[in-house]
Amino acid sequence: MPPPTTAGTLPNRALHARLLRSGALDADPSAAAPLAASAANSSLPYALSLLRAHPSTFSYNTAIRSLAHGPRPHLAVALYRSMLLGPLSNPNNYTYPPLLAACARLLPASSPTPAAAPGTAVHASLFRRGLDSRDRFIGASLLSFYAAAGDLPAARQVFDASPPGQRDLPLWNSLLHAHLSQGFYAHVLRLSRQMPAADEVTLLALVSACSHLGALDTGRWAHASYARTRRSTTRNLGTALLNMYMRCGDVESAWSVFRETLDKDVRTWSVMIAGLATNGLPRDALALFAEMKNTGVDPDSITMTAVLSACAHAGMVDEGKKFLDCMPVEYRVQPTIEHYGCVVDLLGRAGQLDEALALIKTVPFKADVVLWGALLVACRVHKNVDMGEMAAMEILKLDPQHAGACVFLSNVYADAGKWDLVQGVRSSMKEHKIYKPPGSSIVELNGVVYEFLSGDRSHPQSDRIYAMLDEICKTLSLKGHKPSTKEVTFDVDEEDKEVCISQHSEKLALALGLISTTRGDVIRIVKNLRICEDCHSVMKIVSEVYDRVIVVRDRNRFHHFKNGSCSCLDYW
DNA sequence: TTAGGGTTAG
Repeated sequence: MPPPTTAGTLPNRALHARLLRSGALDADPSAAAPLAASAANSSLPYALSLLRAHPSTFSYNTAIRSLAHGPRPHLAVALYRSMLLGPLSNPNNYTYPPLLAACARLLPASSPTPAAAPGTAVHASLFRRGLDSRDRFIGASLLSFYAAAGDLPAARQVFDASPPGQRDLPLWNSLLHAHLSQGFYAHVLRLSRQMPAADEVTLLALVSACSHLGALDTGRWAHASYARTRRSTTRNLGTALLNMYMRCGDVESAWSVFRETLDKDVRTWSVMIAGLATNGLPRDALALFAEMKNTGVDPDSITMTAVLSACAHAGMVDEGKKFLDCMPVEYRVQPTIEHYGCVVDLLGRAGQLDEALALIKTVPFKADVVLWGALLVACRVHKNVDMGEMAAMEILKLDPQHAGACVFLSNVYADAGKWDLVQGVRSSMKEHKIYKPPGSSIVELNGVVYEFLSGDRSHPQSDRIYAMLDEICKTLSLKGHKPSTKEVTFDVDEEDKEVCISQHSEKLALALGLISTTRGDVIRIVKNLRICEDCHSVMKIVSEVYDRVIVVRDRNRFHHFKNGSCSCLDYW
């Protein structure tokens, strides 16, 4: 019998004694399983001695499972090792799914591959036993583990190695999620088309991929196909759908999903509030926040970020500051550095740069790149060169690779004609291999996604697109628009600079959009970088002259161009 | 014999 234990909470000794007295443990050692499982997390030495006295594969598996979902998952791996030592407890196909889940939980949240060692060792171990492709549960667990480790090729390999008969819906969904979590959104769309069936989990991944891509038509199609088969929208799918509509700039559809989603939780509300704030409807966002409080849902940290961002977008400086001050008491949400970032943005937009700087200096955290970055944007918009230079320097101290700060400095120096300093920034960027990713824009027309780079001529209708651009230019000059080439010096890449500003990717996307739509239509463009000043003013004029609503999602926010003005109120 | 895999939104 196992020695008495001294550590941890007390195991169920009464049960243990009963099992021993009745001889149940001798007749069937797996009778120890419930006891081993419950003891594993409270007193592992006790569980271990119990398992050693009455070894069975079943009991070990049960205890490993219990540890895998407990507070110290690494102990599941330890128990597995001791399981391998006993002759009467050989692992079987039930051993590995919980064990691999434990390995996935051991991975640090942020860093990918390196910490994958225990999981790959487990993979090797089950490979040696010939168990790796026999069982669909093991396959799915392995795939999920590699996905969690950020090793997409390995995840893919597990899928490819699994016999087609084992590729059931959960395995496919694991594969989708693996691509989603690594940012391969177009692959998610492609894979989902190859799937023999789809369920809610599939649609969640698909809709989420559409949000990232801004692929509204595909997202709508997914929504419609779901609506055909189900009665009501579940909370999770509803939240994912309205996030998708918001991130595609379709506020109306987001509202209708929001209304029909029953049983809304804090995430549902937060997504809606944040979406309204970033889509140029900050006052609606704040009104919705008030409604949320009335329904008794408590805001969390994310909700407060959305609320503060709404204040910033609405220029409601005093309200924003008040929310920041009262949130720990009134909403029991402790302000984080993100919240301070929103308020720096709020002050910066309002032109209160000194106060924004003062706030950065008093935040109870070490100021980060985001905080200084918010100030940098404000300095750029309000043309405060000295403070902007200081902010850029602070950013480069924290992140010497920060392209935005380099570009800002180079631009400031170029404006001032300090070419030696410009050269200095440029060569330092070259030395550190800092580059601005090439600008690209996506426009989705009739369900087909087109991508443009700057100066792109790869589109089959390229001639018509450039003819349209010419026409736009003529219209603009009639309207008195002068191209703002100021930001050309922002371009880091020499080649980029030579590409005329009139061929920026978002302008090409716009031209194709104009050719393919008629008056009153909506043109939706997704840009990977921040929209440049010239493109921004061109979009405004085009929205009026050609009578289109143009929705541009850039790196940070939405621009809804309509009747000659933009929802961002020219601050971005 | 008993038990095991996928889940999304800010």
